[in-house]
Amino acid sequence: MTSAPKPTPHNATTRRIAHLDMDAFFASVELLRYPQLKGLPVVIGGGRNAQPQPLDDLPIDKLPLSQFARLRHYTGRGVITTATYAARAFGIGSAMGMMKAAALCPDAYLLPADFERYRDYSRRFKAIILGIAPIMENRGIDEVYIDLTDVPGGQREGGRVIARLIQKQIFLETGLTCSIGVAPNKLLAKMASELDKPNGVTVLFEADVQQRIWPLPCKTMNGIGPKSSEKLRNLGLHTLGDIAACEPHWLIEHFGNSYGAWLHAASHGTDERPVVTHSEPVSISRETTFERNLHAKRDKAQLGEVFTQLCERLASDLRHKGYQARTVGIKLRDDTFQTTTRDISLPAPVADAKAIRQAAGIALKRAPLERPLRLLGVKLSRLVKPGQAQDDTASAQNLDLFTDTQQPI
DNA sequence: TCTGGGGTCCTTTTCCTT
DNA sequence: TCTGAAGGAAAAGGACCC
Repeated sequence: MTSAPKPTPHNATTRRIAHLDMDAFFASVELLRYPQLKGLPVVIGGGRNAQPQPLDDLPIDKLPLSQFARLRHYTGRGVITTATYAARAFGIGSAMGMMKAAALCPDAYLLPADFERYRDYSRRFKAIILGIAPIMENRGIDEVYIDLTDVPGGQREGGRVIARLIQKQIFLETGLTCSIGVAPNKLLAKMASELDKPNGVTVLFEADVQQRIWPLPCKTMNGIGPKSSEKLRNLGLHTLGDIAACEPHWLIEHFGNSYGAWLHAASHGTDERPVVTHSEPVSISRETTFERNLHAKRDKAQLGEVFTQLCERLASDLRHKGYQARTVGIKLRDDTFQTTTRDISLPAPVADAKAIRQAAGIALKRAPLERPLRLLGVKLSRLVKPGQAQDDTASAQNLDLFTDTQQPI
């Protein structure tokens, strides 16, 4: 049953949403630790062989540059996680293959990703924000949305005053810089935060859409990726203004009901999504790309070991987060980069490594295993909290399903 | 020199039941 | 018993994001 929306106190004020994006987050955290790399091209990625070599009696921030791995010496598979601005000047960017990056700048310094450290800094900067503005939505490790609408002073200069305050506090307490966009909604705030980087604050109003947003290329909008961008280009649409000029029904005709309507609304700067302060996870997964491609038959033992490890890590993840899973799935990627997934829904939720492994084994049996594999993953979905597991009385006997000794791996 | 890992959401296809 | 339609749920794939 629906009723007319009640007038909210907000009607008196203007909705002001901020998007905060930490500047080159991982790289900046590493530069705090290794200031001697400041201003130099540094990429983050790779694994153990990217570790700086410590010297006795020398504090880590005083290590000579010769002790750091160089990109040209990197071997193995992998992509760049992130790069400093100095490295980006060489054309290196996130998700670029290591070998390609090495060709662009062989002398770039290479550091392994240290997610524990980044998570720690993430917690710290988010705590600072919450101290100033309590309605915050997590968008990954280095991004948040903040609802400034009802924060005292949140309307001053369209939100610029609070944004500067947040920036200043984060810098004082962590030494890190961030860029903030403030706008009437999340979509525009996100775009605004990209307009002035690093360490910028950009304030947008609805009236700015035509002048500031429409000239931008389609792909600058969050939600328009490489595929849609290409399709738009083929239709002769290059800027967000080009999309905005299209009739909604024409967009729906070409992009479907949901996406077509979204393109129309988004290009006009419309976005009603609220800032969400809490959400439950939908799925948990673990996957790994092998150093070399493995064959289901020839490398059965090795694959089986990895498979089991993935399931054990998932069981541990589940335990830490306090969930059980009703669906278990596997993911394979072969040497042609073709990805296959297989899911199995279970009569009762599982949580321990053995049950996950057994269910995943059943899913795996249904997947093609002729080609060499480069990736193996296991995914848990339809998560439930142990207490709220639905009324499945078949829970005990269902495990008989899994007493299958002929698993392919 | 091929292309990580962990997610969300949406669409299409397949399967099952009535 | 067979067949087809319809609808829902599950499975599979794809696009996108950080």
